[in-house]
Amino acid sequence: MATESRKMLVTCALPYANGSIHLGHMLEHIQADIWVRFQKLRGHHCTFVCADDTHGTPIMLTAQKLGMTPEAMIAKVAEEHKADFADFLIDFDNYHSTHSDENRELASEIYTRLKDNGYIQTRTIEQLYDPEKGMFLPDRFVKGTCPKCKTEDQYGDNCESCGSTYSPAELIEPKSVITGATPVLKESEHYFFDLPQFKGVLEEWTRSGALQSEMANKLAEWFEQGLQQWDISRDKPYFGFEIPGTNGEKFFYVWLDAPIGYMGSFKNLCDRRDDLNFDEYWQADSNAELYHFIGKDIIYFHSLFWPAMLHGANLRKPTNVFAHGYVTVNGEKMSKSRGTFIKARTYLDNLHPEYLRYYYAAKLNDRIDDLDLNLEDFAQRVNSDMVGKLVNIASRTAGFIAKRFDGKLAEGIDQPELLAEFQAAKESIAAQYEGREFGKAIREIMALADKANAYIADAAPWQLAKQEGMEQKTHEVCSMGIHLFKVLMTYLKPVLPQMAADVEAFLNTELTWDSLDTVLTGHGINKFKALIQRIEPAKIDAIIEQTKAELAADQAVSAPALELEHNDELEKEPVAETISFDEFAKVDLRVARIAKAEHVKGANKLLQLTLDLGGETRNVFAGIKSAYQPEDLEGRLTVMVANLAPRKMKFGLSEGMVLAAGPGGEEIHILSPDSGAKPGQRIM
RNA sequence: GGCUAUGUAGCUCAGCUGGUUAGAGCACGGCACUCAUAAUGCCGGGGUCGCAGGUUCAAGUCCCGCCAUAGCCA
Repeated sequence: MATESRKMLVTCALPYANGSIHLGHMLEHIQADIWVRFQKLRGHHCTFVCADDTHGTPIMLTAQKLGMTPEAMIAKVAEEHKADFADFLIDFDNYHSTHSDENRELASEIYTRLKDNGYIQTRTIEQLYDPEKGMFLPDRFVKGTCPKCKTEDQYGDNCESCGSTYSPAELIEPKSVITGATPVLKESEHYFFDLPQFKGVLEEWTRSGALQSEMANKLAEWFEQGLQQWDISRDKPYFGFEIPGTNGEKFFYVWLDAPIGYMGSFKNLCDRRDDLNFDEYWQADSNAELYHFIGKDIIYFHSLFWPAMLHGANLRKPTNVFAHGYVTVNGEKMSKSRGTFIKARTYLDNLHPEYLRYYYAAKLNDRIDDLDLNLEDFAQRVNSDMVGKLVNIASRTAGFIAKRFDGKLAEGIDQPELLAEFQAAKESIAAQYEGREFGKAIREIMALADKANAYIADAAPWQLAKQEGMEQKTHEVCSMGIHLFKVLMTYLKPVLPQMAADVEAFLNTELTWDSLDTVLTGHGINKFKALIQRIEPAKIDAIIEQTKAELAADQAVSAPALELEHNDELEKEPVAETISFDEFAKVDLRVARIAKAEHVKGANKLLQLTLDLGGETRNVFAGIKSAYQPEDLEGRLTVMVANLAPRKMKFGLSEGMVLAAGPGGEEIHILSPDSGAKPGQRIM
């Protein structure tokens, strides 16, 4: 690698653990993932981390509504988020949580440093308080009539009708969104981060980096308006981290510990990796580069609070913050009722992730413009570019190589100057990727693909093949096509990692930036298989319909949203053949109380259970030793098959069986009836 | 309301510091080809560059106003 290897740390904004990942999130993650994969392809030491943002009032209240603890809820959401990103081929080095020990320690440490350095102040403020719920209400949790235009049912911070802004206390007839109670004003001491002290530092930081011009404009505007102190505390009850020294009364506002989550996730990774040193990346004089990919809605937090916090805590500031716009669908804001508020999972249920990766890449630039996902254009563009142009190059030449030339590429190159032109594009394409002008990179790559197809049409190997003595020429033309394809796929590897891997298997070689100049003369390749299918328009309709159906289901169930687990259990073991009721009724399931549970001498897997069926007892040997201790079972109610034929075992007679789920080992889960069931009751 | 962006062919977008008859891809029409996932190649039609003023020898490109869209106002 000609360029020097850089140390880089890249983050995406942390998705809030209050909902599902949708195609808006995916724009950012795909953008960052392409950039990171490009950096890695070029040989740089680039680390990519993210995490779920898990704190705050909305999470606390949603968990309550679902009847779960916040911890249980965010754990469930984290699994869903991770699966969504993994299936979109987002290659995080680590995906962590802000609700972690690392983050708690770092948040406390940074807060303490800020306090010691004189950047934290306290002052008493008045806020609306819900007397029924016993908590202070964030602005969005108060609704009432707009004091200016008298429109009813407006949020506590601004009016959607007339656009005026106000404080929730100014609302006419305010109501708590949570309980409907009339909130009262109540005083509380709050902690503030003294942002104005950082004006000079921030202005300098703004000028130092190559910040996007739109962002620089926005910052200049904010500087002109004057910086304000930032309220970083919230009163209990609050799901988050306690502020040290407040006896559990005060918590960090979620936006305080969220960006620190970048550090927490990285710290968590460093503890598992020998090649990463946490301090090397974060201390004030760090040589490593730090980049945050964010949406334009959170520029304020990342360009003012975050660098100021870091600086005030004697840490390094970000090298750059890359903001992008929003995703619109068919030219309009994503809308649930139009079926365009598309979840990542809904998309994945119907279409391959690389279609979207390609389309986003083809339209991304380095600016903050919104990006329109026009579904018709999406299908046409992807089909035309990926299948018609790109894959077609391999598809139309590979057959000759396989059938006529024993799967081996020629010893010579038909047009070295054309191949050289393709290879020479690497500088320009690399510069486009580096500068996040993915659209320009894609355009350049596709222009080359057009050139490759024109070359093949011009050379017409299908005609050469019919002519005497033109075997070698035919061979070289087709090999040339394969080489051009190889170069193009190398350029596209950051965007299409799965397809690139398939092409690597096909070409029997690894696609690297360094191997762009390598010519595979006499090289054996494998049989060509279709790399990707065209998008069927019906699939897009299915996504819209599914999205609408999800909305309807959400509304029907109202409170707890219908959320499917989306695991692969049904694939591993499909549902068995249908049986009649009579057949089912032959199985006599009974509630049983585990009266006694004990180890079996000489048995590796078995526990001996004495089951109480309400007077009568049964002796059962159950293979659950790997998952349960006898003392944990005694007294529990469970479910047994009571009319199973007794079976003689090495250790005695087993008179039935208890039911359990799971693959085995520690993953065995015996059933429990809901409370109230009595031993001996039949289960139907 | 204030501020910041955006507004270029049916669709999605390029057009750098103002300079010859405004470009690309897709879609559309014609022709050619048949190796290829009905893919590809060649040719072609199509735009008063949101609207209205101004600066300039010259403006899509700079300035002012208006309209529309998106976002920010901590």
